[in-house]
Amino acid sequence: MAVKKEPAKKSVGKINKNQIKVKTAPKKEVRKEISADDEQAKKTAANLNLVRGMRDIIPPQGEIWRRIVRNAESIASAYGFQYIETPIVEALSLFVRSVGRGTDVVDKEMYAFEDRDGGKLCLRPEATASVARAYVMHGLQTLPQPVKVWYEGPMFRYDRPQAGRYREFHQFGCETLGDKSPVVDAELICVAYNLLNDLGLKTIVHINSIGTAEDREQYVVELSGYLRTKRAYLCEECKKRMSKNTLRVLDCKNEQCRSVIVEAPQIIDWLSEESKNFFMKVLEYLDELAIPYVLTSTLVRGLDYYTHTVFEFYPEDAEEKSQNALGGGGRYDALVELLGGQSTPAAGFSIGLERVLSAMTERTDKKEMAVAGKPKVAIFFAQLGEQARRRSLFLIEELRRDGIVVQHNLAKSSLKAQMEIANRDNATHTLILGQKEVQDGTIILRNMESGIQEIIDQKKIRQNARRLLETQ
RNA sequence: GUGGCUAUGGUGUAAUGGUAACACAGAGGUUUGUGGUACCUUUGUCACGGGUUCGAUUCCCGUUAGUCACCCCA
Repeated sequence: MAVKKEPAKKSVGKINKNQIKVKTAPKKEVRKEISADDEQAKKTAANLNLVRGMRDIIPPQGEIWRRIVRNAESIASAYGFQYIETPIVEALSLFVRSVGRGTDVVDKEMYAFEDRDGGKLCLRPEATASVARAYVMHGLQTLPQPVKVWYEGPMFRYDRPQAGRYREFHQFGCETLGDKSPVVDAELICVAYNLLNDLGLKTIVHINSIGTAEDREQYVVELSGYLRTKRAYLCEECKKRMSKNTLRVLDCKNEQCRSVIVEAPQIIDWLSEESKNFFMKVLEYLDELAIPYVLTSTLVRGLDYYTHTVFEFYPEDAEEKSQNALGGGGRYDALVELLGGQSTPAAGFSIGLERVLSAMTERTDKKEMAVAGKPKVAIFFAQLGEQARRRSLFLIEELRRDGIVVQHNLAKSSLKAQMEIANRDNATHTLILGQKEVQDGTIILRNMESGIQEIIDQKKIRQNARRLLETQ
């Protein structure tokens, strides 16, 4: 023992000396700066603020957050989707080309900025365009088709924040590229539906078809013809939209506009036979999968690249808040070609993690959340006295190496304080190592529910621990 | 981007033109061998800046942030 102690002490001494040297070295001037900084710090500390529209995800919600992502990940890979990661920063032009000028996402919500050499960049507002870009750039059309990928990460839109809408938000999404079958659409909806369902969110799918570009051209002519006759009844916004992005008039929530829209020609009636058949197939498959959906003829979505199937996910209840679309997606058969690749059919969806999280927490009370967020502790390790503390380090490491997780707080010295923690964290058992046990080579195992304690040999901790974990 | 509302400790809430009360949570303790009870101590320049006032957390203005509706979407 004595031999062990000495070198340890020496090295500690050395470190201290060095630290002192570093600390005393700065003299008057630096000190002034520091104290000025202190005053500044005092002022700014009160002012600590997140950048607008950004937010922290902290425990216990962080645990739920991770669970959402893990859940999504495991479902996606069960369906054969593989992970893809693309940069958060992209060329501005990528989204202008794909998402489209005239869409709100591009026109007013871009988190755009200039590089040092004046290159026009932006933080990605969504991931589909990036995935399509990666597909083209890396020649993924040479892989066995379809290419199925999933992604997860932050997206940015410079919009005015409110509940459920942040400037930095996170999406989980899946994309299937290189397959034009309507089964693909159904499968994607199914994946999203399942992963929401698994999190306890009863979801309903709003679905529509906007056909091909040609279908739409015809329909838009028809629609604007109709709208022109009702122009007087439309709101100002819609009048603007008529020329800019006619389809979006269908989305308007204004009551007057609604009454006009109800009478408007429906896009479904203007689809080609082929497009209609495609859509019917998708719906048949959804029926087969027993996924509840509502045909929503006014659903058009705000990104230009969509063709054929478009859909959004809503919680089954709660109509009141408007920021409650949990996710959405659709088919985008023309996007890859638009970005310079071969003509490649594709479809995808994305889920808003913040929306999912808030939908989940709305449905669980705080106590449940706290429990859900707490680390699951089966065994707590308590120690008493310096010798026991030292021995604990060794024993805990040994357990951990064996895959047995024990919670502890070796910084505490009173047994009482440690028992309180064990209790607070819902430990079912506590291992107690005191002076006496160190000497005897034993340890106390306490059942926290019954209060029954047994003294066991330190060598048998692992066996006992494993037995406990198995019976959990 | 447009309009409305709000801003008190970690959280949820009080009161007041003379510097703040309560509950819960956190930390420490009630003589370092035992938890779920009890008690004590402790945790705030009342978002920031300016104005009115002898005096402002309280009234007014601005900023910032949040929130609701719109816009749009995740």
